[in-house]
Formats: sequence, structure tokens, C-alpha cells
Amino acid sequence: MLSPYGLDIVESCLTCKMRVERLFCDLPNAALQAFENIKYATAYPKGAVLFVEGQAPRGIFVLCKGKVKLSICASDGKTLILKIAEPGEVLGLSASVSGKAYELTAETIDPCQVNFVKREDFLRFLRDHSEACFKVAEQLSEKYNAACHEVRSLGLSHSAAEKLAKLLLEWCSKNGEAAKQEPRLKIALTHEEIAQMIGTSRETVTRLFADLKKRQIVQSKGSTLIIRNKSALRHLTVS
Amino acid sequence: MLSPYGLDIVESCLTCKMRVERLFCDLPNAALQAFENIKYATAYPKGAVLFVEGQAPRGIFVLCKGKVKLSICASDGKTLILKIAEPGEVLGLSASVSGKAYELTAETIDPCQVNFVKREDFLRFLRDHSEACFKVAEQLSEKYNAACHEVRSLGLSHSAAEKLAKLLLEWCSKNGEAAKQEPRLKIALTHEEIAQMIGTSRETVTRLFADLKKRQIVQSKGSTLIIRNKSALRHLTVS
DNA sequence: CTAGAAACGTGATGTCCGTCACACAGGGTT
DNA sequence: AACCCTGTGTGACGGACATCACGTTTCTAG
Repeated sequence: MLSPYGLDIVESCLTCKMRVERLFCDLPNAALQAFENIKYATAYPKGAVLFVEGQAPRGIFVLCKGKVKLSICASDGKTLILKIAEPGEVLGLSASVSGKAYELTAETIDPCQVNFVKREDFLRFLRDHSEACFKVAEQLSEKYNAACHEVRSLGLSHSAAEKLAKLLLEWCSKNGEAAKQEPRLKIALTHEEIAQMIGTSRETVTRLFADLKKRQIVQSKGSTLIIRNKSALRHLTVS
Repeated sequence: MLSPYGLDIVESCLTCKMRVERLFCDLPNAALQAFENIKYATAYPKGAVLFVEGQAPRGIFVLCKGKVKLSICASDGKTLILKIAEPGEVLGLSASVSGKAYELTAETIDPCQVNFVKREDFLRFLRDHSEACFKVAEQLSEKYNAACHEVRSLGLSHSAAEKLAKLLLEWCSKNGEAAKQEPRLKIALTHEEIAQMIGTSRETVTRLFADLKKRQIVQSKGSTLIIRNKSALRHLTVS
């Protein structure tokens, strides 16, 4: 079997083992078979662009493996990263449903396996399989929820420090590290990218980290960050 | 027929004349009849709170008449208005679908007519009527789109002036005034509320309006605002 | 192993805007 | 009339942060 970009391709959704843990993929057999017939299993290298904001929707991209950066971009080049999509997420969904342009840009940050489905095929699929249609609604709710969180973080924070603290705590809970005394985080992003996630400048992020380290709130070991004082961090998010 | 709060109540969805122009309401007859059986037609005065962020989802609220302010609120009381919902919009939809808490607060700013449907009834309704399920997906896509716009405005703007200009231009296009040479806007919100829409302070909004007037870009006549120099306004949104 | 690039660290400087403070204007109520 | 109460206009001040500039470290590729 081919393995482009060092990926272990899952050939068929019918035999995919991670299916049950994924919001969209856990469909009844009939629907899954129909999906199997209209999907194109594809692979992308790191740095590939799945779609660009403003493009007319070509279809949906079910992310099977790897991570994808979702961002919006201003005319002057300033970029804001909305989220890093994980396997199981369906990308380009809302644009494909509504028919409006993609509202953001999707770019792989790992080698990725993706199931692509053309918009017309997908819409027909939804009409024929109401369970899938409900899954779509669930996915969209999830996305809307995430967007609301982003709005809250951007709009209601008083300082960049607050936003950074929120981001770090969020990362902790995503990795199941939240409960631990001293959570550890693998920082896969550059200061520049973190800045783009919280809507500030790279220099500010650098300075904020320096400050957190000086105050013994965090400590970095190579590319992992150790949260030494969780409550202090949480305190930053409320003030 | 009763007319609480001075409203002209539309008793039944089956005979509602505005149905066709509304994204969610334009359903096949069977679905509409089923919806009719589970909905509660209700009316609210101005200032009523339909639901509060953080509450467990009780159900959905189909807005038939009036306007509803959708906002999120920080622990310190700072508020951000996400949008003003218009008739035809379904409120509390994503929370009811996903089962997570309402992500924002909905408060009427006019006397409103609302069709309420309990969550369990609504979910059963969606299972039985796949057309409705697709409408829900469309509504959610719409909401997601709006949220992305909000994120863009909050996260990628360089100044409060830019955000205000964007807001004014958006209002123009909503009222079909965008094409006119000198669009007119009925300003129904206070400076305070406008500030909450663009995430700034009331004083800043006052100063920005004063500046726009001094520069002859806008002009106010009572509660209507006349855009005298649309291109200058548009210029503020790009710089 | 070395060159070049990419990422990070840090100072100096300016500015936008939040905050406080108070004055004023209009609309309702008693 | 006198009174509130809400909304608006405006000055003074300071802090957070963007920007520019440049040095240093780490990574990557030839």
C-alpha cells in the first residue's frame, strides 16, 4: 500500500478503528457505505492549503490524520489563527452547506490524511441519510461554540497576558493535563503563531513568556512547558 | 384575540405569511404540522431575557417578531453584543443540538413574538423530519458565518475607528441602503451599546462620531445618520 | 561543519484608547 | 417648577502594547 508523506493511510471508513470516537464518522452502515462511494481518500504534505477564505465551496474535507491550521487573514497580511483542527473534524462544512464562500483558510501543519467529498455529492448524501444530516448539525454546533469562545477571548479580555493565560489553560484541558498538579504542554507553535492565535504581536508573546518564567508561573524544558503555578495562571484570566 | 405588549400575534405557522422568506420556517406541510403541535407561541415585553449564557439548554426560540440582543458577558460585567437577531432566526439552536450550555445571552429589545419548542420535542422532531434537520444545518452555518465575521472584526482591526466604520457599512448593506449615494441609518442603539458591539468604550464611540462629523463623513439628523462620504468610510476599514 | 535562515530576546519610542471626572442636554415624573 | 435619570460631549492622564531596530540563539540544509 502506498504511504505518501510517511502516512499510514486508512483505506476505508468501513474498517477504520477510530470511527466510534469521532463525532461525524460514527454513522450507520448504510450511510457509511454511501459515504465510502463518494469520498476521495487523499493525502497532503505539511504546509498544504486545503482551501482559502473567499473561495467558492468545492466540498468538505474530513480530517482523518494530522493537524490543520484554520486562520483568517486581513488585506494587510495580518493573520489570526482560529483553531488547530484535530482528526475527526470536518472542514469546509458550513460553507458547503450554505453555499457561501469558505470563511477561513485551512492549511496542514502535519502530513495529513483527508477524505474529500464534492459539494453536490455531499448535499445529495445528506438528503438521503438523515442521520448524517444530524451529525452535520452537531458538528456545526461544535464549530459555532468554538467560534463563540474565540469571540469571548478576543473581545472580553483586558490584556494580552489574560489571553495567553486562557490559551495555556485551554491547552491543558485539551490534553487531559488539566487535573494534574503541574501540567505539561508540548509547545508545537512558534511565538509568532501563538501571537496570531491571541491577536497580539510576536514580541509581546516573547515578553509575556519571559515574565511568566521570571514569576515562576511556568518553566520551559526544551519544547515542553511546565505549568508550575496553575492558580496564578488562572488568576490572570479573571483580573 | 389577545395582543399582549401591543403585538399582533401570528397564531399558527400554517397560515403565517412571512414563512417563505424565512430560512427555517419554510418547511413542507407535514413537518410544519408536526412543528405546530410541539411549539408554544409566546410573547415577551421589551427587556425580557429568553436565556442566559451558561444555562443548560431548555429548547429553541424561533423569533417571529421583534428584535433580540445576543451578547456574552465577562465576570466583571463587561459585555459584548454579538448581534441583533431579526425575525426568522432560531435562537438557542446550537446549544439545543449539542446539549451544551447556551453560549450567549438573549434579551429582547422590542416586544417579541417567539415560538418556543422544548429540547426533547425538538430533537424528536428533527429525527422524524429530515428536511427540518437540513434547515437546522443551514441556520447553524449562517450563525457560524456571522461568528467568523465577528472574530475578523475584533481580531484583525487595528483601531476602534476601523471597527466602527465596518459596523456602519454593515448596517448599510443590511438595510439595502448600501447602493445609495448617501445611505441613511436609523440608529436604534446608544453609544454604550455600539461600544459593546465593537468592543470599545462608550467615550471612544462618542469621540469617533464627533470626529466623523467634523470630517464631514457622516451627519446626524435626529436619530438618523446620513453617510455623506461612503468611500472615506470604506477607506477607514482597510488602513 | 559551516552558512544562512528562522526563531527568539530585549531596549527605546510613540500612540491609541481605557478610565476618571465632570458638565450639559433632553424627557419623564411628581 | 424642581427633580431625576439616562444619554452625550470633552478634557486630562497613564498604561498597555505595536512597531522598529538590532543582537543572540537554535535549527536546517548543503
